[in-house]
Amino acid sequence: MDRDPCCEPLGDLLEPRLFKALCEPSRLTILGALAEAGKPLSVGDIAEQLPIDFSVVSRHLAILKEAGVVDAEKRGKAVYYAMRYERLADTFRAIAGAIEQCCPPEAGKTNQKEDTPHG
Amino acid sequence: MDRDPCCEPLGDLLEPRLFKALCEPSRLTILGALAEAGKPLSVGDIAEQLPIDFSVVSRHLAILKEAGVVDAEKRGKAVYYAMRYERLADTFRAIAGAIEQCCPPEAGKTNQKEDTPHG
DNA sequence: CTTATATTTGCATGATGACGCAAATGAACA
DNA sequence: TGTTCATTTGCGTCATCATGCAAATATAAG
Repeated sequence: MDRDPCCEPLGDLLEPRLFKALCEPSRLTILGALAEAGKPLSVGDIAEQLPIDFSVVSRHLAILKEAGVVDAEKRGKAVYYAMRYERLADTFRAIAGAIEQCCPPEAGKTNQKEDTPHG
Repeated sequence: MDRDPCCEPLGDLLEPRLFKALCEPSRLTILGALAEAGKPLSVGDIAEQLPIDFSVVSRHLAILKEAGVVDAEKRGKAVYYAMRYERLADTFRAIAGAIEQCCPPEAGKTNQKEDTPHG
């Protein structure tokens, strides 16, 4: 008795890795720099406008890359990281859809036979 | 020269608190239980189907509540927590929109005068 | 008012993670 | 090949956090 299996897609979409990548202020700052630039930036480019060591920036970017938030491309000596706009937008929109699919606030009434227990 | 200020809304939407709340596997499990139930659950309801202490569940729910992910309502001795479907869906959709607004992959070409540095 | 039930909070502990520095790796260039 | 520049990785440290247990708080019932 688990109601309709309408919440399954939500469980698949709610991956800790993505949120873990985005829960760190420094990483969000890095992402902001990437977004504001509007073009790929190297580790050094980003590090020189932040108060943290470039080794740390490198690690943060690796985490963002693992989470599918940014893309890495090596050109010459430098590695250029770029924000994956489309993928990110798609992911968040999919999560939004899955949440609504799981239990729409309006039509949700139909599912709640017992509603909430009354004290 | 920071390009158009099209990334500002994204910066406001990317709050660490929301992602921090969702980056913990235990919290996602709790959220999953809430979503699957389709109705408010008490701390005890959730704790009895998880391998963690109810004090921990209580703490997790407090974090989720602070992040605006769930709602709390006290009824009798118990506190019932409910998922905020609409708010969550709206938030994620807004983030998706802000990302596209910030730099659409297609129309984005127009913004990139220098494009990417060529090694 | 005392008891029973449900949740929250204080506290200690072990694990995870961010950070800086230094060393190692990789790539262009003389 | 050796040098230089950019990034990554090893390591130690400090902070944050998840967890369980026990005590405190809150509410319903006798």
